[in-house]
Amino acid sequence: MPPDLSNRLFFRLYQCANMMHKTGTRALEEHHVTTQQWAVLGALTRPAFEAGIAVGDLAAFLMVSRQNLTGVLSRLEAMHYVERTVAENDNRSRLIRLTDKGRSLWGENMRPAIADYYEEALEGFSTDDKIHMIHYLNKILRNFKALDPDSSRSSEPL
Amino acid sequence: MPPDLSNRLFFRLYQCANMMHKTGTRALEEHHVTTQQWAVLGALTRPAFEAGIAVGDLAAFLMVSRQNLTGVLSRLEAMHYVERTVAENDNRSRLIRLTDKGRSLWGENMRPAIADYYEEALEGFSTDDKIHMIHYLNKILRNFKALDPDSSRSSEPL
DNA sequence: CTTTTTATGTCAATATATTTACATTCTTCG
DNA sequence: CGAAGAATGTAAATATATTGACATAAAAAG
Repeated sequence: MPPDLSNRLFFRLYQCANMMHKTGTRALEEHHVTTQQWAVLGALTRPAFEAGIAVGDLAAFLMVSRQNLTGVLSRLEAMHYVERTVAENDNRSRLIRLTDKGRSLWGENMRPAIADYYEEALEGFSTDDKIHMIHYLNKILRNFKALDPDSSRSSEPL
Repeated sequence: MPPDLSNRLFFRLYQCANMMHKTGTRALEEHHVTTQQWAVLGALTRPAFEAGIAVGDLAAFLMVSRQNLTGVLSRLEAMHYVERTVAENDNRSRLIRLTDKGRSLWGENMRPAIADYYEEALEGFSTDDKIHMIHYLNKILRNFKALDPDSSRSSEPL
């Protein structure tokens, strides 16, 4: 019997997660942005979220807890990259939106640095390799969501 | 042009990392063990490390910082799952080793829970799927190590 | 043999991440 | 309408994770 493939797969995923945060944060070091802030800012540049997105929806999109986002958003707000506005139709809900400064940081500074980073981190990956890897990540992600009581009701397809 | 594949791949990897920690920690909830402690204990059960492994070597193996391990090891030591002994030939070095209690926790409680978790998280994955996914994770991991100044000199093959 | 450099582990500061608890506000039901 | 219930965001406690700084000890240099 070969060494346990499932165990090997998960250990590699664990190592990849560690290295992604380490190398990713270092790639954006000069802009003082972490991978989590990167994920948030990247989400906010999506056309669908340009008008603002609620904290809960953003948390579901990124697959982190609402409570976690509070801290990240506070730091981004303190750096004036993001602003919180009260939703018109719901006084509980805060709509998170990029500021002009945030949009500029993304377009002028982060986007090129991220492109360079992808270039290096995915060196040797053909288009087919990327598609296959995304396929497997989607596959395991669906299983994770089925395992997670918080996500299992959310009906958005992958 | 399709939506940027590299960006999509990294976003999925980011989501997978979040979900792996969330669902993994929940799977071992009743044993009060997190995914990081799981990784450490799992490493220490390897035959090669049974006699004890230095903090720096363990950090390199798990691909986390030495400084980070200090905290995890302290908590595991406080729970008596792990012990630190001074290396015979080097008074700076601490050899980390599983205690009997730690070995028992792993074999009696964690191993079965982990097997169940793998079963669910990898549902629908054939042996070939796992092998392919491991291949891609290894591939990206090599690129990450090339990007990381700390790991680049370490000569251990994947 | 002393001085310098390197290796090893830990501490401190900062940023995630989780769960639990809670204040507000909206919704629903009587 | 008024009370129970659910939804929304945040605060607090705990556990990772990082880098920078440091004490100690080994190794290398002179």
